[in-house]
Amino acid sequence: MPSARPLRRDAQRNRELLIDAARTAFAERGLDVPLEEIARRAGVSIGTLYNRFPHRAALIDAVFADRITATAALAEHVLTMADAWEGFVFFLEHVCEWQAADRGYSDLAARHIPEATATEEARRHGYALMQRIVTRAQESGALRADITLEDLAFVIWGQARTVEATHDVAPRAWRRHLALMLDGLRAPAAHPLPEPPLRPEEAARAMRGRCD
Amino acid sequence: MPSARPLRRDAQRNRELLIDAARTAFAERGLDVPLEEIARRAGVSIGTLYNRFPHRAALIDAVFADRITATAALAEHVLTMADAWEGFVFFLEHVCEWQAADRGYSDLAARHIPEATATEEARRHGYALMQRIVTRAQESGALRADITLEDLAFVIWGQARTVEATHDVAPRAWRRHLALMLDGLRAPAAHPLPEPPLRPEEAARAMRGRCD
DNA sequence: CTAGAACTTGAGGGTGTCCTCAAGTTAATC
DNA sequence: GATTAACTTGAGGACACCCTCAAGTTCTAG
Repeated sequence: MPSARPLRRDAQRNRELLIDAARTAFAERGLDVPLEEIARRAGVSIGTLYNRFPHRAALIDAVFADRITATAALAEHVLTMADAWEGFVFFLEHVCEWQAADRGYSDLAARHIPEATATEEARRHGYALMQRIVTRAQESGALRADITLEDLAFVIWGQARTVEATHDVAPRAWRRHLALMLDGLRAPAAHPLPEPPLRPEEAARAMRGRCD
Repeated sequence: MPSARPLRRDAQRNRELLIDAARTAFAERGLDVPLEEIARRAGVSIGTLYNRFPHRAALIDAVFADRITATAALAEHVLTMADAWEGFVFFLEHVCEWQAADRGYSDLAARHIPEATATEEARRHGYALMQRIVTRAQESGALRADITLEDLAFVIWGQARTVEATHDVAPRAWRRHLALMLDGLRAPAAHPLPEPPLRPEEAARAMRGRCD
């Protein structure tokens, strides 16, 4: 839906400068980077930032909506791969790689931003596809049968922490942690789990808790 | 080492009130809780807090040094258990339980606080014991041979994130994540790991990065 | 009981971030 | 080129947290 009035040329230009600046700032310093730093990097005043994006979530939406859509596209691609387990691993590896390359993306994995509507919409779509990746890998017999989509949230949260901690010191270290985790997710490794899985709305509330 | 002069009675009392207040405040809100909140909970002024504890790390030290010593004691106990793998699991479960019960303890797992000298000293001792727990479990054949003490840091960092996220929503959910992780740590589950382990000083730097 | 050292207090200065708005500037239109 | 709506600007108020210090209070030793 193109907005009622198009932006004036200079405003449009500033909007793009801001999105570029926000992209790199979020990537380097996470979603909590000061908005004034984004304005400075874009070479505009803080007032202009607020003119274009009334709140942080609007900026996050502008930067990340397509990133999350790309994650969904990755998921779609994975569903076409011949080996379901390989697809499952391929998907997790790529998501973690993106986490490692972009601290903002990594933050998004652990937080809902309710006002970032396009991002959240894309996320919802991505979850549906991830559910299919999980189910397919389970049906193939390679992924343990007792885990759920919500359990993947654990994996991704934990992975995000490892990525953050080791990013500057050993940028590829997360691969080792992921490999350990994957060994625990293989069907032959499965021992009975001590707790029932999170219900979907519990997982949602867990993310909403850290919402902003 | 008793200090040169003992504190005046009222000062001693305030010191204890502050430690008690800090203990619960750290537990509920983590190590970054505002110092003014601790003073308020203790019923003393912010000035008094600074008189007793010149910086946050001194307060952390007063609250957590014995907590970390208790962790080391747990480790010692585990080394006397008959089954090395059971001991390894027992240790991790208890550490995670403490993480779940105390957000400050959980923060400490991911951060060095160089000025908190007693805490850091106790930590160092704890690490040495953990190394023995790992080695013993590996020698028993139950724990995969290719992991190191530093890899446990991944496990504990990731676990901390899960504990935080699910604490209010499903306080026992972390047990499920830990169980998945443990299944990846059993020797029969092992597939070759893609990266070399962190060197100890890399792990130390990873923690120093998030230091304060 | 008194003197003085030890202690407490909270107002206030410093910093960093958020967000607003009145005044000035610029692009689009005729 | 003039008009006006759209836009930019940055100073500044609000807030939260840090930490200090001069003035007032309380403990303790003699």
